[in-house]
Amino acid sequence: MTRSQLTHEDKAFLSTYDPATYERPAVTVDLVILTILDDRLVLLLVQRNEPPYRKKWALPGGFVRVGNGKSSRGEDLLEAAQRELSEETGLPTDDILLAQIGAFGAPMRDPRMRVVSIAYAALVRPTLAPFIQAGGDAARTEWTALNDAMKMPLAFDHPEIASKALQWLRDQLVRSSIARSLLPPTFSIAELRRVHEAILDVSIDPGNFRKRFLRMIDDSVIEQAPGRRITASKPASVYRFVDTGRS
Amino acid sequence: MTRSQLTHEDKAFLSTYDPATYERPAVTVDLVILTILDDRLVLLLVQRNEPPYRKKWALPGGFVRVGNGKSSRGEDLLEAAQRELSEETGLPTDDILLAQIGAFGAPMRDPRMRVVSIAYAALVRPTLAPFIQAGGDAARTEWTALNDAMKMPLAFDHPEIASKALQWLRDQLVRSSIARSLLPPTFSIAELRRVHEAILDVSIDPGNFRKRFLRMIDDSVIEQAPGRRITASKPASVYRFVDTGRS
DNA sequence: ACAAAAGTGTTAATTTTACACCCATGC
DNA sequence: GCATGGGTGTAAAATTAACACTTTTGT
Repeated sequence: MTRSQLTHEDKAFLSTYDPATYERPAVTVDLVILTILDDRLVLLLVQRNEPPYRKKWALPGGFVRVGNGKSSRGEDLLEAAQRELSEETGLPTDDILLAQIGAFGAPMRDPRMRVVSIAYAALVRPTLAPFIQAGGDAARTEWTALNDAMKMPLAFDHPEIASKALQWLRDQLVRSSIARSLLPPTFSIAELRRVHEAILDVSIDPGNFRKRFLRMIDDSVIEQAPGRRITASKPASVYRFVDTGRS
Repeated sequence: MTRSQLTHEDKAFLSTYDPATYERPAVTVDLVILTILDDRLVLLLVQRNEPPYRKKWALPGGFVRVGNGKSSRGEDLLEAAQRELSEETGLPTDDILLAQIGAFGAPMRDPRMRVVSIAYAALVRPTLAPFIQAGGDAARTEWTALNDAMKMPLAFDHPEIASKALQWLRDQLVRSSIARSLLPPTFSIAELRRVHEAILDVSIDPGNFRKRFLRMIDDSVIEQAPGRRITASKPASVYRFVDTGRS
């Protein structure tokens, strides 16, 4: 909805409009940054330096910049998530999938004040994960297996957010080629299978998975790529997702 | 996260903490209130009385109550959605499914000020729909076919929100028994089929749908109910969703 | 030679899809 | 009677699932 679509009446109204000073919540973005390490689905936790929940592990996140609300309006929610992602990890955000997974606004979720947080999942290729460096005000950052993280006493309502992210990821896995964002540009059948196994936390018959995979090739979702992947035994062919124009 | 889980350090910190006066966005909830009328999926639109977008059709919605942010913290996001739902429709909210479908916070989505809106879908049984009465500050309210609505010049970014709601509903339909919320307590096979047809906007073979339906009976998702449904021709048996304890 | 992981094949069970047809009711 | 929509059956095709087997490599 751009300003140019407003009517004359709207513009006249706005020139005299003074936004009422309602009480407003703070708005933040929280990130569930995920990748696959050692065939396990892991997320990035930061250890808090400041109260509340000092020394507790938490999801990275921060305030959405809003400008002064009139002449400058600040950033979109996705932009805020991208900024936080790059602040916390030092990684370029253009190769990392960010998807909104929900809004969390329980009145007492932050003891300091009323905060509504928009949660995003970030899927990082494992090849990028080693380059992550602690940033911002975090004392330490650490990759933690999602299974373990959900049993930890994370700060705020972050266990709930992490759980929602896992739900979201599992849903996406069946319905789309989301695994693409958790793999190098080319990958073997077994590598894709292990991503599925890590996300769904099940083991999958290699033979049967292969058949599903070959069907994806029939459907032109995936195509063979040049080269082979060296493994502990027989080398495997590598494949890539067919580029559909969209980033 | 309740207050009792805070450490002593946290409590000491909080007693001296003065929430910084960051600029904050207004936070609202917007509702995509859906039901099935004449075998069509329809949503409730209200005609705006005030600028901006005066006379334009819009989704019902309103501000989340936040209290003063300290001693009183106001309502949860879902509570805000429930309150708006009952204000706008006059219906009791306890029989209406409300699910969060996303947060929308583009900087210029509201020309008056920076607003972040949490969108909820509300599924209303068609038996309740006739009792809806215009409430609040809306000039008129009207059920509109979702197909048509998405071609209308709705106010703000409401087309985007409506589209997200449809996506959400279609996803849920395959994965859960969400159709329950759009049907009377008991229903015929054909009635459930027509709900599916309306939501997916396809026609479904009655014989094949029946077989899927019977499988749901095998799985104890659905059971036969007493009575029959009078139709234009042969009367149909009626069924109900098995009560699984959860509302 | 052997272990390990890639890759292939077989079979039964289940599910999907298209379509033909019978049955009970209101008009 | 006959149109309408409920209800039933059949058969091909596609998918899933369990599992045995062969091939190619590194050590």
